Amino acid sequence: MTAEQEFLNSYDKSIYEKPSVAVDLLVFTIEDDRLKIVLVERDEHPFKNTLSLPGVFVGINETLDEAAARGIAEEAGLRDIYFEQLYTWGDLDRDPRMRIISVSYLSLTSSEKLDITAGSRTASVKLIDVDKLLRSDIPLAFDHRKIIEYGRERIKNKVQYSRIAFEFLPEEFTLPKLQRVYEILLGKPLYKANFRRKIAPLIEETDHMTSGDAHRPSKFYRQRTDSPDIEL
Amino acid sequence: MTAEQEFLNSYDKSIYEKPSVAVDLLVFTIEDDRLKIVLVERDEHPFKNTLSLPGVFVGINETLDEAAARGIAEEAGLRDIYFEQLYTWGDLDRDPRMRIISVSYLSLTSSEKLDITAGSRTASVKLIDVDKLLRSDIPLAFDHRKIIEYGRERIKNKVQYSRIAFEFLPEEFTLPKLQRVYEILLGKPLYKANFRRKIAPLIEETDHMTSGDAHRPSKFYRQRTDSPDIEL
DNA sequence: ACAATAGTGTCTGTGAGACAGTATCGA
DNA sequence: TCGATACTGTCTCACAGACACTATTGT
Repeated sequence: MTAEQEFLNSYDKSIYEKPSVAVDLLVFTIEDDRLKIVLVERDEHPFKNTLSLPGVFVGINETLDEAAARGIAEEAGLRDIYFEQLYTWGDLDRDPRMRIISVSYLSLTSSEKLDITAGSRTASVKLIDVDKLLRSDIPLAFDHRKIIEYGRERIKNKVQYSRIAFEFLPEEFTLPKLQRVYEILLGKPLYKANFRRKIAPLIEETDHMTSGDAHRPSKFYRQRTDSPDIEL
Repeated sequence: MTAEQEFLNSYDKSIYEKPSVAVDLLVFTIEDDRLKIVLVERDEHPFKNTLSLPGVFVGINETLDEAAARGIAEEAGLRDIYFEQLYTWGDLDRDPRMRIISVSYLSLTSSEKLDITAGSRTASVKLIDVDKLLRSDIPLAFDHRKIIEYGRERIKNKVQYSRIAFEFLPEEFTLPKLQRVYEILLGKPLYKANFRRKIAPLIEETDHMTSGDAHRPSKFYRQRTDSPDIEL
């Protein structure tokens, strides 16, 4: 078999029997001191009335990142939020209807930006407490439980050497708020003094503070844009 | 539009315009104290006579991991070696012929196992010094330079918190050999005493040593299978 | 004896962890 | 003054980095 023939052969095979490609979206936020994820309740079979990750098929003239951004906009009404590719799932029986390869994306946003009612499928979109969901045995569509577990782990790991925690907060925030975010993502309490030491090089003061609370006010900070070297 | 119609619509669209899905393989090994990668010289257009990553299309009845394992076996003649998914590349113009989404896999092996002449495409398969390649401006096919850079970074990171370094050695090895592997992967020298301290909990002695060298012999070790907790 | 590499002992500084203490608001 | 939360000072211990030293082979 010549190389040319070999190529045409494999090319043809791929034309006639291609899997479908979709992106599944893990949109995380923090609300009421809990890490939550955007899920939709399916209104069709298979897995009718079961919770599932929002997802879209990847268009033939659309990159994966573009498909992810589109999906986030359509399902959660969000633009310009942080996202990164998570993992690609390719088991044969993921979807009983047909072969679908799913590229999952991890996306993080502050609860201020997230407006669930802004998406197109308002009614079926829910914000679910992730850690509670994963401890429970509530059924999830397809292999989405495994995917969510994987995403949850990625967050827990990445918090420790990157700045993803900041994505859960608005531009300006107090240190107690930031510490709460870290504690929620890591799932354990942190010491105030130590936390502030480690985080100090990553942030800078603003000129205003909280007010109105029945206790000492708290300075607002923002992320430093310069010299982003040291990490938590 | 009803939910049913909406599903059929997106389903049909995905049927008629699906991208192809391939896996690209980054098979790394260490030879002559250098980190090397398996590349093939393309014998067809596009990028004829240019170095590229070995890859295969994903069969419709094949998982991604299976496709990766098959590709590694076909191109490098290897079975049962370490591999993990790296990243999925989905730009529109990756391949000028058609839309191909590529799931890249990182694979590591000892040079003893790697026998380039065992693959099916013997003639065109080459072992290339990665760091030298990336410093050079030797052209690579498609977006493979970017993919190799990404893989190289993954190795550099993962060496520090996992045991992937061991994959480059046979089951039994001396500590000087292991230290060389770490130094090559990290791209910097390490202190003997410190290295041994850190690595100690991960390994166990065997009952034999090197011999025949004109210097003090060196104990053989193997990886500990129990209590794999502490990392480098 | 010497070259060459394997392997060990130990000092020092940095930084995480732990905890106690002080500061500043509203009521 | 008190409750509540923000913020700071400092001790300790583990450990990474650095370097000097000893050990064991073949020639």
